[in-house]
Amino acid sequence: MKKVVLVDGNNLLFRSYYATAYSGSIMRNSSGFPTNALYGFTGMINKIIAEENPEYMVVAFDIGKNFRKEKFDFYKEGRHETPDELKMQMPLARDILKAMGIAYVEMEPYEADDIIGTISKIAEADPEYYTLIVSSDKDLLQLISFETEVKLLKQTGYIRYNAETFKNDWGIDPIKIIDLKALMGDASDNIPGVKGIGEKTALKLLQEYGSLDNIYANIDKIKGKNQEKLINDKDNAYMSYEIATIYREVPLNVDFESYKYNGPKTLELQNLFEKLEFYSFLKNVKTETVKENKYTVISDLKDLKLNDEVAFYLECDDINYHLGKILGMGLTDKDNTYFIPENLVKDTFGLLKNKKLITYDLKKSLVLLNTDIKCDFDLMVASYLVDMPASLDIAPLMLAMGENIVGYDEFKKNKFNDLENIITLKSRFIFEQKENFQDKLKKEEQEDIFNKIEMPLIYVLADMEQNGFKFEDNALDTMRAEVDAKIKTITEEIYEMSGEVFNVASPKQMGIVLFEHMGIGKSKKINRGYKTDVKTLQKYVDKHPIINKVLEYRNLYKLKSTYLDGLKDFVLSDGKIHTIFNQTLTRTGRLSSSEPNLQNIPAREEYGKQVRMAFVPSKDLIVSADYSQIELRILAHISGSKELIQAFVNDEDIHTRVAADIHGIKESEVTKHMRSMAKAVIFGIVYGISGFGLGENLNISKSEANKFIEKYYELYPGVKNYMDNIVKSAYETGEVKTMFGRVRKIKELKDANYHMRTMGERMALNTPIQGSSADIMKMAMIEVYNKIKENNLESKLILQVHDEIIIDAKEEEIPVLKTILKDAMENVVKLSVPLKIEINTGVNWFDAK
DNA sequence: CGTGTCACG
DNA sequence: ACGTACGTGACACGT
Repeated sequence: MKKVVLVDGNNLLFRSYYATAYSGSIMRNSSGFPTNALYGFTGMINKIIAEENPEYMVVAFDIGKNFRKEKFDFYKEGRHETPDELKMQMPLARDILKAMGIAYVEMEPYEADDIIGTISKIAEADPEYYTLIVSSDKDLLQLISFETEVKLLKQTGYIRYNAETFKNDWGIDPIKIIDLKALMGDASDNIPGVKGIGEKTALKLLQEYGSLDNIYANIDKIKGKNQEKLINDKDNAYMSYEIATIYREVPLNVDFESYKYNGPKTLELQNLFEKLEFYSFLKNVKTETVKENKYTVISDLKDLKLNDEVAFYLECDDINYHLGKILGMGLTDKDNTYFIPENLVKDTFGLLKNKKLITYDLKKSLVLLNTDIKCDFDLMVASYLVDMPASLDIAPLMLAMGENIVGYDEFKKNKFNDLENIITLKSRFIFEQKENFQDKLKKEEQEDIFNKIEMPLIYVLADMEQNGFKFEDNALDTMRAEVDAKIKTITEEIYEMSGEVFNVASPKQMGIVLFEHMGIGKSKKINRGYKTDVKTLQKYVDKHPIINKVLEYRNLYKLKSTYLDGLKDFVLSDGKIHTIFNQTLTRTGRLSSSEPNLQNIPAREEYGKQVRMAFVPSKDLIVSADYSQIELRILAHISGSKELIQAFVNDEDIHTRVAADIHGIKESEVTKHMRSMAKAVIFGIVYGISGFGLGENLNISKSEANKFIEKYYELYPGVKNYMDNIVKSAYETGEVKTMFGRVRKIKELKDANYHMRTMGERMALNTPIQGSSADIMKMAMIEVYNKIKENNLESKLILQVHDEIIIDAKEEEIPVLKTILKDAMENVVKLSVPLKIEINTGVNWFDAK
């Protein structure tokens, strides 16, 4: 017996679409194309193949006109129009099937049901076949016979019916599904049935009388209301019978040989999954011809013969390369791949001096090798700029390109088993992808950002990371003792005031204690409890003294856990903290810092700020240079707002200026309060403000906040104009760019969900500002780095905090450093407003403010 | 491992 | 009627 699996394709697509679409936000690939239905569809098809192992398989689709609809115009009336976002996916479902090597059939004006009915009928006539139908549509149950089963999909799982199990369950023959539909109708297809008769009654009647005909033949025996209903709707019942009957004579050329399932066309399927970004499926697509990974293990460098262009890949035994050591290296050129054991790595670079080098994560290699090597193509950075995977681990990118490889975490867990093979696969991948990504950079117009900013910046960041920031933990001893003591007393006080002992650090328990046990007001309920963040708690400050204690506890606890206790674990044997700057992570082009994050060391509050006292120079002094109002200056520049530009040109205090304008007074009359209100408005603008948001922030009503915003727009029409235009163009192109051409795709703008779209609009507003600022800072860093080198200074760049550069400085170099910093940072680009920096020096980071 | 909270620009 | 300011990373809790 040969198994034929017939799948209701439309049913699968609709199910998959609506399974996720209800939430409002549907899955898309990075170019914004909706993929949710296809994802579910593909998953189901895979599952069917895995579970059923079919010899023949056909997926049937509805297409074009529908003969039932032609005859009965009410059929499927009132159904929502198929959403465009689902329609768009339908042709792709066919493409996926083609690539999977699965036949599909569609024929106007028939529905998928009819096609399935026709094929199963033909299969039934041949004793060689038996058929399995897959759908969640109960209509298809009428096709069950001794040769045909139905796998009826449920929300989770399925029920598999054959003739016997169906009869046991339903008490009627499968073919009587038609009679059942005739009686009960189908709201979703707008089939009327007999009004007032539902599934229960219909089944009872059929179990008793066997068929629709027989019910009407015995209509006298049926009592009461049901008889009345049946008589009234007899015409409808027979009409419904006709509609519900699957037509099994569709004029198809049924050729089972063409339905044979022989497995996927791997390459096509890979390409398709890449396009759709179905990485999880991609993993399971085995490459057609498993590439032989031929490589030579080098034990003597004399055996190394290399062409001009070489990809290298260094593997390290810790994802944090400051803590790890080199495990070995892969080298690939156009002819060969080599494995270089760890002991030969350094010497190998002697031979690579005049080669054109390519790698993935150059910064890591620079740090690991602790030497300068010239390399002008980092695949990680290239991938980042074209919105492809760019994590510290190369595996996700390889996976995205259809090369299945073990992820770093697992690789490490396996004690780097198969090291030579894995490393060389990586170096070969890098070599093979270089041209591809060069093309992508060109197509996306990211070459300038790549060559002029990101590639040179790698050397700067590697140097900064290696320099590190000297950390004197002892400087925090007093503070630590103080904080520990305070936490202890406050904890006791909280226990006292609440009358119970609980985990003060648990937001869940805190919510229950404050809002249930103590009855301090009603906080907004969230997932698992009450909201207890600062803003919420501050509303209840006057209600009970415990609130201030909780706030103080939180403050100190954070200080203790993250900074006082946390930082010292990152100090290496040289007494320094070496962070990792993530160059390929943020969506705006900023850097981020981790292990530890040195970009969020306390700065705003006087007390917490003292943590910075532990950050000391390894030379003489800390020099800090920060841009003043860089984002607002950029806003002035790109919006072209005359008023804003003028304010900066005149070197006015921008917040005071705005406050004076809003209130129509002189700058000298602006109070502190007015200034801080204006500041909040201005920041709000940069973030894509709402009246509500600003109101919350300033503790004023929404309408008052709206007045502020309107007034601002009135005063600075150029800003308003920019905001409207950037959002409009973002909708048109699906992306925004910084002043220097860095792109960010914003797929949220194509989302069906209003909330997602407004979020996309705010990203569109903010990214050119935040991103341009990041670009400027990066260019300035490169400039400063080069100048320090040119002048043979001993002072070193050690940190960047978005608008601030920190230098570990030699005292006698400070005058020249100041000149370099000012010159580089203020003149790195020419805007229609001046760029301005402030420089401070001190014996530690706290002092340099 | 996701969520809540809070540190920074 | 709904939700409500951009971009990050670390820690603790609790499932």
